[in-house]
Amino acid sequence: MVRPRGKPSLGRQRIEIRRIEDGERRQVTFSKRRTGLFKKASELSTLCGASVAVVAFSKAGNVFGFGEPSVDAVLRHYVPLPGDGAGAVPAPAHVEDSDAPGPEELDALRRAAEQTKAQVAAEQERMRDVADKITQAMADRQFWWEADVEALGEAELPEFARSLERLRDSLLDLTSNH
Amino acid sequence: MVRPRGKPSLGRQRIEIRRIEDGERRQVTFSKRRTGLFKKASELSTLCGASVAVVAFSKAGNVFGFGEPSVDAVLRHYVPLPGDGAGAVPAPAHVEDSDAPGPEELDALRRAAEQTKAQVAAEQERMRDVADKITQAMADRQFWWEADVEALGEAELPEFARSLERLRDSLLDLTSNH
DNA sequence: CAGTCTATCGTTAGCTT
DNA sequence: AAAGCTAACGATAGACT
Repeated sequence: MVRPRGKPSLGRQRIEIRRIEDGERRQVTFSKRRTGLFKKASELSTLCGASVAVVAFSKAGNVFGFGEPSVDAVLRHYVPLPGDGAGAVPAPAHVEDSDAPGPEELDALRRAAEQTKAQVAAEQERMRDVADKITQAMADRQFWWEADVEALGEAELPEFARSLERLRDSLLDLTSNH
Repeated sequence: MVRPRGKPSLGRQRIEIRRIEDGERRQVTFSKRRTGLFKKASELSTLCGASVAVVAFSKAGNVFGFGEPSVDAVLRHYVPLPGDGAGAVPAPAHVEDSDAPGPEELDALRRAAEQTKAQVAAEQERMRDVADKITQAMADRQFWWEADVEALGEAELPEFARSLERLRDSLLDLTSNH
């Protein structure tokens, strides 16, 4: 398709940092920049091994959050936990325990389970995308799920294999649908 | 001031998004990127009229926060029940409250779905990037999960491994709960 | 250790599909 | 409306102060 010599895209234009009045453009910008902000947070976490949490409320009332290892985990170290019987407690801000299950951490994990369930659905969809590419790449090969799973290592295999079965089902469902 | 001919500054160099081992560089990067992250959050807030909060814990144990209108204000809105300290997904169980019937609580629950969706979407983008490399690495391998480490790249592999771990854990949690 | 400088890399505004 | 495109803009790695 030939691009008529009129507008080869002006590229990014400078904008002033003040409220965008146009509701549509504001929504698009919110979406794009929110993604960028989360990415930056992720990179900061990865590069520096830091715990980072970002929470954003759009004017529409939607809430978006990103956290490493999770929003909850990070906020628990920040929030003084008011109303916990005692008065306001200065934030302890201990940081290095990401895997030390405390009493409150345990509670957080329980609620995290609920969140995880919701995540599974999306996660499977994501894997479907990967599976699609895999299928294409292995068009003339043995199906990967029929492989000798013991080659993986016997220790963590059983659980992992079950996960793979799930993926297989997803894949089969996908391939039989077109 | 004369600049000796040797090094007119190489300018910004590309770096991989993986933990910076050099402690000194890591600290400098944390400082710089934290500033940048806060600026991005500020711009998002101004441009889109959104409430944004960012909290970052450095490995050194220092806490940094940015919030519009303030970190506490945003977090108070994010955390439905201050006493309970409930996070993104409030426990379905009944919680006694002294003054509020809790339309916010219900609101938070509804928003939780959107939040999770956004978080997964962020990971999905990274996943897609990794998926391409995996597909290629798989080309002459029997099993995709045994993809050659060298071919994958040291940066992509841990990312992929973590994705798989999350998936596995998610699936295990799901299957053991029904 | 925070601020400056510069070349370069990454992000994104405005369009299009 | 979500995704892709392009070019300009903004962020920042590395070196220095």
